[in-house]
Amino acid sequence: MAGRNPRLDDVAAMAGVSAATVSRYLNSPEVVAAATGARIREAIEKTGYVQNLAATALAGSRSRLIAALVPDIAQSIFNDTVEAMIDELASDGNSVMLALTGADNHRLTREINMALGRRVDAIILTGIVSDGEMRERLRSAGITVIETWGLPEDPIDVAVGFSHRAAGEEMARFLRQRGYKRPHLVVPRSTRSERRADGFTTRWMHDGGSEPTRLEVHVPSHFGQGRLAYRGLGDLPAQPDVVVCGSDWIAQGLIVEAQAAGIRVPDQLAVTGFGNLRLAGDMRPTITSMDVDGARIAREVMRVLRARAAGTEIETRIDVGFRVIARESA
Amino acid sequence: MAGRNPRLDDVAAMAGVSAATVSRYLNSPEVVAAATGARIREAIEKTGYVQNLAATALAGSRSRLIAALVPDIAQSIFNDTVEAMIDELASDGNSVMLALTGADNHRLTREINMALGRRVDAIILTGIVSDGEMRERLRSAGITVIETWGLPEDPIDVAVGFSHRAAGEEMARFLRQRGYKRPHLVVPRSTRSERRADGFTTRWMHDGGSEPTRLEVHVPSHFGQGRLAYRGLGDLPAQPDVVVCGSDWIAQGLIVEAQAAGIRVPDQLAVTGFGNLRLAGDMRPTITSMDVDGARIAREVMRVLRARAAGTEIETRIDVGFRVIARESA
DNA sequence: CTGAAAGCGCTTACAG
DNA sequence: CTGAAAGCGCTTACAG
Repeated sequence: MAGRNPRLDDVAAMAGVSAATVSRYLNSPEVVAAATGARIREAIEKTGYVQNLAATALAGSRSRLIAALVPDIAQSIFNDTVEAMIDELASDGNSVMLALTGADNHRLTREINMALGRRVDAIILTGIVSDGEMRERLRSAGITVIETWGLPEDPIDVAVGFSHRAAGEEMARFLRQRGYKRPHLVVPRSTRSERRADGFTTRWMHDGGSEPTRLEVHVPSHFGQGRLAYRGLGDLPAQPDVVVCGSDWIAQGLIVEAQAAGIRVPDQLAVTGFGNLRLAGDMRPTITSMDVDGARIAREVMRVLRARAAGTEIETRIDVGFRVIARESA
Repeated sequence: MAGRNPRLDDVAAMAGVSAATVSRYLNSPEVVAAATGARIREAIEKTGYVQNLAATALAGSRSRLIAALVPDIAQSIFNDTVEAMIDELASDGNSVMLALTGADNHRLTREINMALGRRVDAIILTGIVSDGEMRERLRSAGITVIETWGLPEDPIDVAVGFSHRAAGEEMARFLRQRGYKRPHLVVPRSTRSERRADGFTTRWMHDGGSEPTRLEVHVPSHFGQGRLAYRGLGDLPAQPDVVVCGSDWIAQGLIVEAQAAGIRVPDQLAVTGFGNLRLAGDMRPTITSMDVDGARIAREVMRVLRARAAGTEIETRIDVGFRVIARESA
């Protein structure tokens, strides 16, 4: 252990074979003779050899490094998806470089450049790349680029997600059917939340409702905003009968504040969330939310990655859908 | 753009210098002549050159890759710290490999090996490495290893954190001073939570209190457990006057359930959390919690890393402390 | 099934 | 301030 790390050569010397054979054993054990393999295995054991993956990446065509770019992780609706993705990727022998791009994605360019420099096999995005030049650069970089959570018409490479507009429309349909009349929207300032809100509004008005009122809040959204949003209700011209929140955290905070004010949910005021986080089912009352299957997204991402590694064809737009989870709060 | 990525050689050729000079310009611009630097800059621009960091890592002594190993990120008390750390590291030109070790750290060994294979400059741990052999391996790996959140007597290399036992003792002191008589502890099954609970119990009994009752819950802890914990109160021989929760999420859930049962917090039942998450200050009532300065931990981690890069000395145990944040709930 | 050799794209003494 | 050359530790045709 003193001094330098053992190298492939050291293992080869001890096993009495060439470095090439050890390399083959490491990458496709089935191609080396069983007896040779056994000797190599023993030598690896004895030397405490750990493959230098930087060298492997440089010499080979794959780095087995995947970059995941997310706005934040302190309190992000993507966390479940990211966790599931990291788990899947790791079990497949990959390492994940996690980069934070900031709530408004202002560090996106820098982090994409960094990922490109590391020669990652793939970049997984949760934020939206709106810059046309950057989209082109990613396209011509020759690596897999997966946009998740959204489902753009013309993906950079592959997209795994759902239509946020359709999700908004679905929520409008659901609430109308339940008989609500005056929805109020609490909308985080992110492209996707806004798209859901627009979908909601379009559908709601199309079905004969009047335009829902709307409160915009900063991202990332959190519990405290729900409390503030509740208090903002007093300023509205007419009281809403249901508040459609951009996230479950906002919904939870709003319910807590309403209850503190002696308002019963959903009798006097109904509330819906988004994301179907664990707390939505645990809250009192339980929160009606919209479920996005993060584990499914993670699996589809893996499917794409494996297809690319194998050189097989894969769809470029994978819709994982969404569904309303009706609970007590609305 | 068609074909391969531009290399150092391409830039060198266009600028009319050698690859060595371009490399120098990239790593220490001040050492090349201003005019030469300008030509190189231009060539980089024109070729769209992006340094291959895998090659840089292999040839040089630093990879500028840092591994951060955390149990999970779906709902982790470490998230704020990890986010602050990633931000700090990225702004210093590093990339962060995030690895998930699982709630009970069962993937710790695998992920450490992976990090070692990537030849990371440093490994940042949040979980506890209890395996003696692994601790030895990390010690002799010749890289920086930073254990965070805890403060072991004999760190593998450097530790940045605080004494969980002392934190438990401090909470006992605080509650006794407030006049509470019968604390009940809700303890996640993690070494550190248990240490805090032990510290609490020791101190409480030392000050003349009788042994607090205790409920153990799974990790990672979450909102729903607080609700269950509240319901478990009915089974206790005597009703507690304060519930000491292992996390703010548990505290929040417990408060919601208590209120749903018509119990007023803190008048009829006081509650404390741990972690001082944002929601602690936003909840109704606001939650008395224990603050751990995640941003401070992140800064200290950076200080260690920079000291190591510069080859200067650094302490091996850095205590960032903790403090009780007294709010409405207790 | 295995080996010799070239190459991946950088960095870094060593000279000048 | 700059260049020629060796080396970082692997992989992968090419031969046999």
